[in-house]
Amino acid sequence: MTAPETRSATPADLLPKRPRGRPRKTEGERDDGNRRQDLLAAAARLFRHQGFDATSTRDIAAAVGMHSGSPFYHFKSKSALLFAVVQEGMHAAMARQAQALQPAGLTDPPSAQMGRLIRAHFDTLLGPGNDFIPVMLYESRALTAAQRSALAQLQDDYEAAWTPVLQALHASGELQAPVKVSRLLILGALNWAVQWYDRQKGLSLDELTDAAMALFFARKR
Amino acid sequence: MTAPETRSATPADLLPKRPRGRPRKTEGERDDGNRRQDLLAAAARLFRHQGFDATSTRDIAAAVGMHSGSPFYHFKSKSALLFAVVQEGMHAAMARQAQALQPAGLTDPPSAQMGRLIRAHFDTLLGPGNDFIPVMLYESRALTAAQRSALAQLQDDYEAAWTPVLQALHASGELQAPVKVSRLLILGALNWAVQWYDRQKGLSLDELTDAAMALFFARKR
DNA sequence: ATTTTCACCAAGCGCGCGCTTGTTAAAAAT
DNA sequence: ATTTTTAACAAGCGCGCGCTTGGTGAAAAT
Repeated sequence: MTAPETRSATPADLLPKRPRGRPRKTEGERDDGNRRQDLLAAAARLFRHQGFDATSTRDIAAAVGMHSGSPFYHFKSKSALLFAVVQEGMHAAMARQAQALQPAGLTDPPSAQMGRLIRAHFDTLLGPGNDFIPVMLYESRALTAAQRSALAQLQDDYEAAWTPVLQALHASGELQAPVKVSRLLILGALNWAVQWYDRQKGLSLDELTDAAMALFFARKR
Repeated sequence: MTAPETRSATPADLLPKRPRGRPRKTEGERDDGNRRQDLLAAAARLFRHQGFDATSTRDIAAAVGMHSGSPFYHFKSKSALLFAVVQEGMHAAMARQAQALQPAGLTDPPSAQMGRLIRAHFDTLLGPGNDFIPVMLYESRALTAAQRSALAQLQDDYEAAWTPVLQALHASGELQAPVKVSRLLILGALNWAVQWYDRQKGLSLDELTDAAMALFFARKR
């Protein structure tokens, strides 16, 4: 009668019963951090849909088939887990952005660059399984001060890439509002899409990008 | 040795010592709900700056000089208090919107109507002491399902007022993107300003309104 | 063959939370 | 003058939370 956890009704002995000890090294491949990645993905999904405070570390452990204390072997605190989630999200976002701004495309018109920048942003925000950035946008308050300022640095880098493209559009007359406040308003419009966009129905990400371009930028004359 | 609350270090007996019993009726004036309003304002401020989950009912009670159980005389639960906050916010927002769309102004050009609509929205979002709507935008997840659908009704009413004005702007060529998605993107851009706008420095709300108008709508030709 | 390391389980501690219950003093109603 | 109502205090219950500590079996290293 192994009473699991503290409560009596939790069938912890009915868990998948993963093998203990070191993970299998399949053919010399480094299997490192496999469960850690599982924890990150599960935490991101739960943080996004229930919020950071409303998600217990027990929820996260259960989602990957662990017992309640085990996540603390991989992350020293719940807030460190949150930080790892948002950091992972920002790194992926900046990789996707760099791809959109590949040197090959830097010679074509600013409006085309902006289109790719917006499209990449929507991928990062609304793409399938991308819970990391929505978590960053709405749950960063739970980070410590040090974590928050480290995150702010990454965000500044990400947003800085928009400025030269907006300046070019302003110079050509396609953008009529001041560059600085335009960047804030445009990124707000895009980020807010997390609240209402539904991949299943309605617009595709390409159509959404076209609509945003038409809203913000005048056709060249 | 009156030990206050459960803990021993809280100087609850050092509280302002408000008089008990019925509140004073000053000169036949109805003083009704005075403390209730205090609770609402304190809750809105705390919910906004710390989040709903991170704010305890003890925090709220202390902010108005009450003991920890007393707020439950005015609100039957913490979530009922949150709902009262967002409801109050929406009622104020719709009153401000109605003022912006007064019949007197319905004959002037759509772009002027839109300017007033945006300006009113910024007042509601960013005006001094307006914590109610930011709380609604970022803490509604903590509401019950019934409360959330009641809120959704109010939000639909508020957003519906934007559609005819956007249709007029689309017809005149000043708005180049589809009306429906434009409304979503525009409101997103405005709502996001809660995240970055600082009343002390930078733009005034009038300047911000002008920038938004220039970003979204082409000059008529 | 032995030792070390890894990745987890098993159990539970202490704390702060939302909320309840009984009481009380002042004002209002009678 | 008495009764009723209001708006709070005083105390604390039970629960779920983040996190800790000690143990354990399997794989890896020696």
